[in-house]
Amino acid sequence: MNYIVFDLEWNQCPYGKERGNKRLPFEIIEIGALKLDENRNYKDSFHQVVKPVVYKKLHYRTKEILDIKGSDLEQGIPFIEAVKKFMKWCGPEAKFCTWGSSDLVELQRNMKYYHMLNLLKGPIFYYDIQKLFGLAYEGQRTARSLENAIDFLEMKKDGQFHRALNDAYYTAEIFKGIPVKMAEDYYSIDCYQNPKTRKDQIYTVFPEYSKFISREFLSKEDAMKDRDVVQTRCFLCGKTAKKKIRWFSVNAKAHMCLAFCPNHGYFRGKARLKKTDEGKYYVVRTLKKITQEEAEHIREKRDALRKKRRQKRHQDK
DNA sequence: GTTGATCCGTCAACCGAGAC
DNA sequence: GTCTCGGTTGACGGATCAAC
Repeated sequence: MNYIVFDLEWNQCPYGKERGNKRLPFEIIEIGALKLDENRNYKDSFHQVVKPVVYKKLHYRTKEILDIKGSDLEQGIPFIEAVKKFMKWCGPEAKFCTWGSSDLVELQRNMKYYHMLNLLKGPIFYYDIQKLFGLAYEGQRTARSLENAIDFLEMKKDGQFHRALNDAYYTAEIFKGIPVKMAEDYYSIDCYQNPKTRKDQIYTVFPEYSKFISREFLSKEDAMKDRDVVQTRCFLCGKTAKKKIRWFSVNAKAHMCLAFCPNHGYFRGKARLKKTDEGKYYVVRTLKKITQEEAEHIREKRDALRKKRRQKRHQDK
């Protein structure tokens, strides 16, 4: 097994999104990666500039941010070749590590555009170093910029940020300082290629919460009626945690519930409704152990929603 | 400038259940 | 049948982060 720490640089339509390609809002122009062995020692590096086809001119913001010129891109190779080369270099047992979640999404979106998603089967289990950095050094899920994290750790800045290989190197250096156990406990799941059938559904248990990723449904209603989606099983003992407050909608994209396990107390259920590119829906449901005070907060939240609506109706009359 | 995530919110409208 | 109420949706908007 090898860790593949990678970073991508991409460009977008220089003339605004109206004139952009809807299937490819961002076009990858550079891939940088480092291969680390299971003890996280450097083994190899990968760098490839990609010759753009869809957006040949750099967007002005991209030009500002990236340390790369249009003439550099002319030296690149086509995306299809670059990705094939990259995947071959990664090898079969690669564990991907990235700063944030967007690189894996854009990689797959670009691969889908070129009908080569078969080279990277999803959902993808990976390590989000940005998330792990927050957990390791700030005790919570924060979203620091890569440079901010390097400054925080007082690490040496050897190269320009926003070049794929440099950013991959910085990400790898941060990764090396994070306990392996923490990375393994808090891995991430990319669902650009979401589960399609019941047997593909994902259920995982993290130290403080459980996560369930459902199959696809035609509508939100169907999704929130499904037994697998609405069930609240205590991830500590496996017993059903009975609902004290049944699922209620917090907004159009999220539902919440309160459940109680006789052995382990209160749990907060959160169901996020996600829409696929094809207009179907799937659910990411988390169940987190909470205190009695937090349980009371959910009750207050629900009651506040009810009260507000009541007041509004009386005002209207 | 664009996208995505995650919060927060408002507002109009619809549906179904229950009370009257 | 009418009304009230709870639950829900969809379409917004704003804010704050991040990514390029």
